Amino acid sequence: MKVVKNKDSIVVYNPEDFNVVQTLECGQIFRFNIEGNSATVYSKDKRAKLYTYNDRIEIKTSDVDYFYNFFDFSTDYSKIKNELKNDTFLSSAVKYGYGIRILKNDLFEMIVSFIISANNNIARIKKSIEYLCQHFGTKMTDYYAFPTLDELKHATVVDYKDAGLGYRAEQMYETISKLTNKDIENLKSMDEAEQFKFLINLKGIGEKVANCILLFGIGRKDVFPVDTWINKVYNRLTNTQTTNRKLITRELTNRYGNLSGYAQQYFFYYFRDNKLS
DNA sequence: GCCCAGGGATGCG
DNA sequence: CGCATCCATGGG
Repeated sequence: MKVVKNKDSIVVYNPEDFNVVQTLECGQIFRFNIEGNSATVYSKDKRAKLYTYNDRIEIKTSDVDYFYNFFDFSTDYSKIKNELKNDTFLSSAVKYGYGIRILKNDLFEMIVSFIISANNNIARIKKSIEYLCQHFGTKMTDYYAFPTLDELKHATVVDYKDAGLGYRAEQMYETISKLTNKDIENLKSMDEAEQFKFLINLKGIGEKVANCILLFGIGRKDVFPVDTWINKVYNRLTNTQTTNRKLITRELTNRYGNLSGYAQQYFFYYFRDNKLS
């Protein structure tokens, strides 16, 4: 695989470690659109359009540096996959999701998005987030940016209910009220244990959501978010029937260590896409 | 009409 | 800690 940066595009030749559909549909991002061989991705106030051809993927954007980092092109995924393929649980999931990359998305966007994600389905999560963008985000040329913290502070509990947040509306309101821009800034440089503590003390954020924020918003790969699908994965692979997520989180994190975040994404995509249970 | 969704908060022991 | 119950709402 070879990645070339141009003035207003990134071109990925022989993309054996990058597949657009897999990367967008493995549940780490909610603002995207897929139309045939093209796709549009939004992050923060930025946008990129991706075109998949036989021998290459072209990423058109006015912010090449942002999306080069966003798609994490400086990381060699063939190494990671080779390690994880040796794991008996993971080998087929890694082959299936060979082109998944873990995106480096915006921290604040991930906090808001994954509070909405709790006990929710992806179609509805996408709708709610799109509503917040259209009503509170800055209008760009022909799309809306994700609202900033200061912009979201204008939203009321009723606004969040109108966005379809349901019982998460009060939680979101309280968390947005309490958060400051300094908090978001400081979070990135905090001690790892303190990052988790800070997040979990916010309303609407428990262990799973906190780990998603750490993984997708800060790039921590040593965390293993356990949702209903990973619960199914665990029970199938260990031939158990537990619902104890703390136990599952502990055991899977121990098993995969610093590759936990990657392993989790391969599992999630493989099981969910094939509706396995 | 039912079950489920990238779970969290709260209360109980 | 571990477990039970409740929580809005739309998708399939």
